[in-house]
Amino acid sequence: MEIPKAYEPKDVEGRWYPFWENSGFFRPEANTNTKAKVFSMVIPPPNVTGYLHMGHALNHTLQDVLARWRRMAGDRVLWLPGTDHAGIATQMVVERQLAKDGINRRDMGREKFVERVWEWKEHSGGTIQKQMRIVGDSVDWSRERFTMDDGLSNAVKEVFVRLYDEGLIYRGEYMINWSPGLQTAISDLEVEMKQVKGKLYHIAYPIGRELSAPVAGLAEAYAAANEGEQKNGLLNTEAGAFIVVATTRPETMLGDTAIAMNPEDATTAGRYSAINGQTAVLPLVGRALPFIQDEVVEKDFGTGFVKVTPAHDPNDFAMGKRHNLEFLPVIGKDARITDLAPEKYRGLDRYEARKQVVADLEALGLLLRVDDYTHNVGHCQRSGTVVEPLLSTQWFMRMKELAEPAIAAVREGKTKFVPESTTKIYFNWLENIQDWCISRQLWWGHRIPAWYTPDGDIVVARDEQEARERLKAKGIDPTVTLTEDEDVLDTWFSSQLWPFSTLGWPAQTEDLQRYYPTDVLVTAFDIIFFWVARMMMMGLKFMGEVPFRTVYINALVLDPEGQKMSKSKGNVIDPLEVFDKYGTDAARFALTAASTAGLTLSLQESKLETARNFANKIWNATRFVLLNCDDVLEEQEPLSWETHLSPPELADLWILSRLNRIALDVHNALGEYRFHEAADTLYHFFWNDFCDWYIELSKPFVTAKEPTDRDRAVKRRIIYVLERSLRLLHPLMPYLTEELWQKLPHKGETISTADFVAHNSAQLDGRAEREMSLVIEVISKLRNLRSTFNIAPSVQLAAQIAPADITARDVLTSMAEHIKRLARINDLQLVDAIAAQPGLARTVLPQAEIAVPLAGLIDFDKERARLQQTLEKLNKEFDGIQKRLANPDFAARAAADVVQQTRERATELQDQIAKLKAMIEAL
RNA sequence: AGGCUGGUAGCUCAGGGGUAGAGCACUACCUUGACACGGUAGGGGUCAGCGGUUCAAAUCCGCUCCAGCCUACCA
Repeated sequence: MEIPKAYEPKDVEGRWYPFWENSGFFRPEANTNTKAKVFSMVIPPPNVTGYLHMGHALNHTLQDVLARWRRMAGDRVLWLPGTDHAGIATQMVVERQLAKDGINRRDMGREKFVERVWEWKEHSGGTIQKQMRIVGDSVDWSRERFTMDDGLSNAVKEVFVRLYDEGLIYRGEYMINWSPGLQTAISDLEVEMKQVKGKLYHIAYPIGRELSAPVAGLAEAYAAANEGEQKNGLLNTEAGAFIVVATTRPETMLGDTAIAMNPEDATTAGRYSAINGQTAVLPLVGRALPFIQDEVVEKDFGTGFVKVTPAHDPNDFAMGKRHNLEFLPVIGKDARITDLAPEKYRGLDRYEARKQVVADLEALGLLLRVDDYTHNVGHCQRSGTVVEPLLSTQWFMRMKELAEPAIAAVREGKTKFVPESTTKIYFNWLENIQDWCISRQLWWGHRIPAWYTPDGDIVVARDEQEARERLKAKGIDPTVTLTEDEDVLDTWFSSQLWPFSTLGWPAQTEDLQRYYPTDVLVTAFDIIFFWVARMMMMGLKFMGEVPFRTVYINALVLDPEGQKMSKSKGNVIDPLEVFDKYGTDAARFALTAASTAGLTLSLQESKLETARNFANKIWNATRFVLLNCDDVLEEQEPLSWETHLSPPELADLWILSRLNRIALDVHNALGEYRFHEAADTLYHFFWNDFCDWYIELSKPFVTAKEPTDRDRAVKRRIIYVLERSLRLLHPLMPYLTEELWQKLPHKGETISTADFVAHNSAQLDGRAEREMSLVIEVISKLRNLRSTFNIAPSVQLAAQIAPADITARDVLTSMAEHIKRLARINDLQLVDAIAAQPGLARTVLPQAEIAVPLAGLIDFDKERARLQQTLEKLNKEFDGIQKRLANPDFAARAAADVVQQTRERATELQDQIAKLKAMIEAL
């Protein structure tokens, strides 16, 4: 058989996915076993017009590993794919496109614009889907969903109406985060707090009177009143009394409607009792400001006086509500000063206004101090502009009531987070949850199903017809002109329904009954709030059951330097380039092997190289078999372990035992989401056990020119183990394993639905494993001696081995030919004891003593040093063990088996030490 | 400001009460008919520091110091 010398992923990867997909192997219906357990997952839907980034590559790989593993283990697997309409992101892209042609979406009109976005989606979408096929995602494409599909849109309306009817969705005027860049409200989660170097302005407000002229000397008075530790915001000067406030946003003073202080400062004994009953007058505006008392004011911060701008600060908004203050929006949605401010400032951008206000205050002598001040400022995650807290009428979702069951479900273990530490992130957010602003001033998304009558009545309904029916029921004329709400819903509103809306809800479909709840959700920790928690709430609310049993949080992929990847840093790694360079299977293997319990993973070339080399190793091990086993390969029947040709020997029993042991280990590791362990186990089994030892031991048989029955038996067994190894590797490395498996005797059309090797405990053989490790140790020791004395591999040596007991003797006798070949010994003698003679290089193992005559080749100093080094090592361990055994408490309190083991080890060490000493003396 | 996670070989990380592990890098030897993306042998660690629990601590518990992340309305 012709087969290339090195694995070339490009020659292999292209052909398998179409075969899998066209054959329908990834549909749950492919499993015809009516008793099969169901295993289901929904994919975290990527942006429909997006492309795969490294996080996706990891996320998809892990899901695919699980899906393929469960499928091979016999489950009826549904892994449902789909995409998200990504309201803001998608709309922005299309708007930017239009802007190139000088078109504004408002000129175009809503209908035309939305049409245009759909067009663009049809045209540019699909990248993700193509990339998923490259990665090898074994999803059921026949069930692919999109959040703007009719079905999912219906689910959105249904949920909205039901929640509204229950009072869990409401409309009202509240403080929201306004993105001047996007011209829409955004939720708290879409605001990114960034440290900004700003200024803290100290401003004097006169008490009880309006200023008629600039005042002089206030700054000095203020400085004098605040020397050292003392803090005083109340200034009594020749020019009259002033209070001083500190602010980072002086322009908002135009909307001040009160001054707040801590209640303690206002008591008779308090430092500011003097201002009780008075009012301050707002400079530049002239408005009288009452003094209010509120606990949120910190006495120790600034001067203890806080200017209150209820329409432009969340804190002040709350105070405004508590104290019935006036709400004066002086900054508009365009981030410019409104007509509610003095004429001079109207129309100025908020930052221009800041400059102007500061200048004017300075001119009046009221700007007392400006400090450098670093503080956190909310930025719009998408547009980057500074968020403006605004008073605005929006739709909100009441969250507390929904959050409680979601908290309880996790507390009760109905859903489990892996790693467990991420549970805290979930609890922490839900326990402090705020109402969610769900309306967006966008056009691309699910339109809010609400209508308004000319009289201002609101009616929420699934469609206009139902709206009219509802009006009628309320006794309102159903024939009035209805105006539909202009806004759309936050994209996450539809995403939160994903686990059941994709299965057909609100219809009670078969899929819904069969696949909900899903088994596991694999996702990244940055969307635990955005998405996971919300799906939990909605699943419990509308399905009465958690949406997934397990949430596996995959790591954040860092660059090789351990830095977060970001466009601004320019350290983003394109997964497709990586997959292309190293091969898909290698990249998948590297990602899986790097998925340890931690929350981050740094992607280094060395890991990818290791994985690529591993793929090549698998390729070549199979190549070896294919090149040498023609006679067995002709049998197109799957091979059984049993053969009458020749009974299994030690190495056979050993590799079979190892195979079963690691099958169990891999199975358990995947069952507990220990991906790294699964990858590691497979790697070492295949490379070390199978290639380094089993293949090497088998070579004389496999390559025999005129094969005997025994040779044929060995070939059958090697193929048997190889074929099963490929199956175990398949979930991690689908393309390579399919390619090779197809060339070996096998059953079925594809490895992707072949049985994952279930371990057979009858084939575990502790004795064979112990005996093989003796053989391995003996060969390694002999090689070690050779290497120590720089003896070329081509030189054949003689060796004497004195086994410690009859078992060891039997093992070594039966394996003598193997030992001779692999250690390059031409004369091997098994003796009762090594006879002292000059020129012997010697070494000792727990179960055997070894000697190689090297007359003339030994450097005695070197040999003595070598033995001495070993002796010291053993002595050190022996001392430690002795000390432990000498402690009466040890025997009394330690576990019996530990004591037993320690005693045995002590005896063993004592024996080896004695032998080593004898060897040194004999030199 | 609170919280979380981590500090183990040169690098990236496993492990986790009872002989310190892997991959890469490093050293020496090997063009042995599966593979130089390879083989063989080897060097390298007071498991951040201090204290405690324990017969026994890298592992459990405190504290300290570093690093990273998340949350937060101090104007």
